[in-house]
Amino acid sequence: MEPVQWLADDEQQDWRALQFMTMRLDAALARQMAEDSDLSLPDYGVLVALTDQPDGRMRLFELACLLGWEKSRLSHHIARMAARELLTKERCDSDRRGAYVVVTDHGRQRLVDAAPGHVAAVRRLVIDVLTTEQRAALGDAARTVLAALDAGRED
Amino acid sequence: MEPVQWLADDEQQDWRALQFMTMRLDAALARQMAEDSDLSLPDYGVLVALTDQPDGRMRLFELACLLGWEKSRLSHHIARMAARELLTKERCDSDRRGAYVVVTDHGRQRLVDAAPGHVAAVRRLVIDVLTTEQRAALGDAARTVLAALDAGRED
DNA sequence: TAAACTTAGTTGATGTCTCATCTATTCCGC
DNA sequence: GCGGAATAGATGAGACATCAACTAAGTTTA
Repeated sequence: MEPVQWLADDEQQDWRALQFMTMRLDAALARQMAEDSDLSLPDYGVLVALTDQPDGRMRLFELACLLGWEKSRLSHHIARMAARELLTKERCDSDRRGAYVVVTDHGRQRLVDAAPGHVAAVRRLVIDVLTTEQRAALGDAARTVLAALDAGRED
Repeated sequence: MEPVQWLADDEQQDWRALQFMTMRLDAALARQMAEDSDLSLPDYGVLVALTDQPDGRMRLFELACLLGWEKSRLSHHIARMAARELLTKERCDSDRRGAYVVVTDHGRQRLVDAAPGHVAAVRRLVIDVLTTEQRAALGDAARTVLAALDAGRED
């Protein structure tokens, strides 16, 4: 029960700035996506992952791992996207517990429609407002924190 | 209709690293908070804001602005927190449309209980894994992006 | 090969966020 | 001071996320 090491002022400020940036940025990107397309930001992430595959299909657990989502969240989300015909589910023959998610033509088209606006927003709000050094430092810090998160997972 | 400026590889990598870091970090901090206290991360933010006030009270719109939440979200969340007796709502005399949110003793105690574990997690996952320079660069980049977001809002 | 365990995915309940809409009050211009 | 706009907040519906079970298939071990 050692005494708590509270955050120093500058630590606090940097941490709060990071929190606020991500909150505001997420909100701004979600708003852009909602206004300029009929996809949500999570929808977009799913479609990007699927269309990155040569055959436009992935197992659910692969997709969950790639996106960092819980399997339950993915299952619900996939069901909703399937209802909107952005993708379909297919049985997996080699492992009959499993299922594939396959992007439809309609899903591909929605992604093609949405991508330019999204990328432009990421540029406008992040990439283009930072110097190359700032962006690299941001990426470096993010990768360091991610490595710490990964290291902490193995207990 | 100019051609889309897609992200270069290094831009893409830094941006993805930032996205993943915030997602994983949020999840880790939310899990810690849920396991070690009976508060959620949003609850914690509300209680911190209120207890930062000398009289432990704020107008709803001030709180919404400070937290960067929509008024509707705050209204719902406050109602749920009030039901758990973490805070109470009081009528505002000077502006009879308005209401105050006031932290209760019970709410203060829950915050006091939760704070050490949360701060320790922030230290362990972020502050202590970055060098001072990395942290400062992260804060700097975040403030730059925030400034761009603020600038973009006035149209 | 049977029992125990693990993994893939689903489901329903519950809690949370957003959106549109609504009421009440205050502010502003004339 | 009156009518219209803006502001504070509440509310209900629907989308989304999380949690704890649950089913079903595969894997391991004895």
